[in-house]
Amino acid sequence: MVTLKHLAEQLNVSVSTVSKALHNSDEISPDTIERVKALAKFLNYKPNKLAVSLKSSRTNTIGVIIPNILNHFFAKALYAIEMEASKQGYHIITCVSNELQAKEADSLQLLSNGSVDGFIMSIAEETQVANNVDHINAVIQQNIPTVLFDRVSDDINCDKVIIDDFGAAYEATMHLLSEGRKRIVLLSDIEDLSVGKLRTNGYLQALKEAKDYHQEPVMVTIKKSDDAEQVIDNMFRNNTTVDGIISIDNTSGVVALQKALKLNYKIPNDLSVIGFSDDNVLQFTDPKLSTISQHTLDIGKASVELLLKRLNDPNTSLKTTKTIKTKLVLRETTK
Amino acid sequence: MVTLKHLAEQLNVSVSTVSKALHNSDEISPDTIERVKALAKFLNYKPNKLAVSLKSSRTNTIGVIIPNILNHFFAKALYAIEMEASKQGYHIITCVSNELQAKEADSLQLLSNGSVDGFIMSIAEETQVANNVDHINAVIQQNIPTVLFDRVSDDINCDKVIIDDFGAAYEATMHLLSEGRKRIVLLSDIEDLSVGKLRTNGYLQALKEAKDYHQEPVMVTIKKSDDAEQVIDNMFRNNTTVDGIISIDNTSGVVALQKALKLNYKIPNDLSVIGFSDDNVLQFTDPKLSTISQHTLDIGKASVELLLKRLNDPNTSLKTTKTIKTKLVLRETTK
DNA sequence: CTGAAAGCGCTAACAC
DNA sequence: GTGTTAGCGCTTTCAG
Repeated sequence: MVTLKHLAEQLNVSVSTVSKALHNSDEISPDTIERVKALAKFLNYKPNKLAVSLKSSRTNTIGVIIPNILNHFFAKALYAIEMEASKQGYHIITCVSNELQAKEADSLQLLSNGSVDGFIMSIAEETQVANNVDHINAVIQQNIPTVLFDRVSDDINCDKVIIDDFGAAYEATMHLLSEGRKRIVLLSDIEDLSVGKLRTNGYLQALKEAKDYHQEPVMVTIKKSDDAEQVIDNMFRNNTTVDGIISIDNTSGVVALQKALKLNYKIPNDLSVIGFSDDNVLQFTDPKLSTISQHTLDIGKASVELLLKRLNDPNTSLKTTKTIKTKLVLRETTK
Repeated sequence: MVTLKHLAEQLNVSVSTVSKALHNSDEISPDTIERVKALAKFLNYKPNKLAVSLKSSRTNTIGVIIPNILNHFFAKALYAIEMEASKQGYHIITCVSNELQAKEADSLQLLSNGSVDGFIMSIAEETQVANNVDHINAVIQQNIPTVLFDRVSDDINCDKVIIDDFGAAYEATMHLLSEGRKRIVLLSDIEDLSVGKLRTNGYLQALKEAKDYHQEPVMVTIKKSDDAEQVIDNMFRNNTTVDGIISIDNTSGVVALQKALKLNYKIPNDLSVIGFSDDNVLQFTDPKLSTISQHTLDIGKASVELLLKRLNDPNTSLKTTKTIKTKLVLRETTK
């Protein structure tokens, strides 16, 4: 690795002269600047990031901790975060908590010693279930800027990026009601997550407000240990008159749609389906699934923006929560 | 941030004593060790990674550069890499090249200045098409250990992890032939990638060897700009007698399956389909797609192992190429 | 216009 | 058993 010292020796000048020259300091003669730069280029000199960071206490690196990268939502958010960060001259260090609190705490711990300037994270399921967020508050108390997205907690005081989960599910349910649906089932494999609860409440509220809807709400939950397809099969068996399905997670809407087709439901005549899936699954469904679009790219982008704002201006103590608008996209599985 | 200096001052000892104590040096009295550790724990002392790395020239960080994180194969590989790296005490810095050579070169450039101990990467499409791998060879010449996985190049001399692409496609095609299929179409959206070419050759070779197969091979390629569903629709229209499909990419097999069902093909009686998809799509298909399993987790794990081996023993100049076995998993779309 | 020196936080050879 | 010193590569004040 070629260092300032090497350049200095070759050119018979001091290290500090080289450093200044490379930064176009006007203390240095144009001639010297030129010579230094030429040699630097020739030897492919690159400043040692570690040394620069150590000196400046700025790493230009963001720690990103996500629960599960195989979940397309998080993969897409990560994609957006990486894009925006890279555009702003930042790198990202990625850790996957695998929904485990211990892994999450570990990663936080390991990176909060000068490795990153700040964190962008979404809370692990285990952490949300136990609602034990001390490890997250610990880094915030160390004044390491942190942005939470999607899965957040009221017990953490920091910048946040969320969607209007309640409203999105409410709107989708309202749409099904407006189609005249009489038996609307909610499907969820994220029952114990904050976003799952909010979406469920949106569904419940919509049903409650509907004057001419007299059924009890039906919420079918899929546990980690369950076979989703089996659960959904059972749902159809137990709810023979179902005419509307709202899935509040990534995948169950698609599975339900496939099962319904297999069971010869005419869609959307007999049955409407709305999912929370990303549009990447659309190529796998026919008819095309109607979905609530979460604008995942915007979520990632906004997270980076919020973090960088905080990094550049750490004093503003007021934390902001940014809500990204969702959009109900009606395709072929709704009337 | 609490440093060795802080601890030293509090305890009225020198910085080096503190450092040694924390490393259990037997130069230090048990008593002092205890006092130091107690205070360190109390103040939540964490060694500054940057300083340690600068000193030791070891970052314990791996740079991972993948073409596209929204591609499930790469997401899964990244997952495996993160898992294994983290198990071995390494962090990963992730960069996404977005299939662009410039972005790939940038990332390599930016991280090859002490930020990472080595690279694990899969080559961007643009890079493979142009077959311009100078930027990759540049880091290898700087003696930064690098492991290539999946998309590799003969023009790069480094450790590699691949699957037997040729053999996998060959085996799958052979299976279709053994079912007595007479018109086998190959579907691909990765025509210009090394792996795409190898898989295509496997298909061609199998057909060539089949004595009682007299059709010309039919290879349908889906370009970036194409609408995959449209192309596949056309394929069915133009090949009315198709009775076998092998998809050599992630998704086109699933799309073809859905289209075939829509067109009332009886599967697997009229038509067999084999895909290269990961099993995450299985929940979206019914009947379940038969696939070539790439053992993506093993690929990621092996990449990390190879890299760490090289890091711990940089002198062994012989580069190894590890081939991960694939497996043809017959499910419901084959006889 | 250029250089010497200090220091970011840490480690380790070498004193005492 | 403990402390001093030098140095990893860089930036930056301060002297010259």
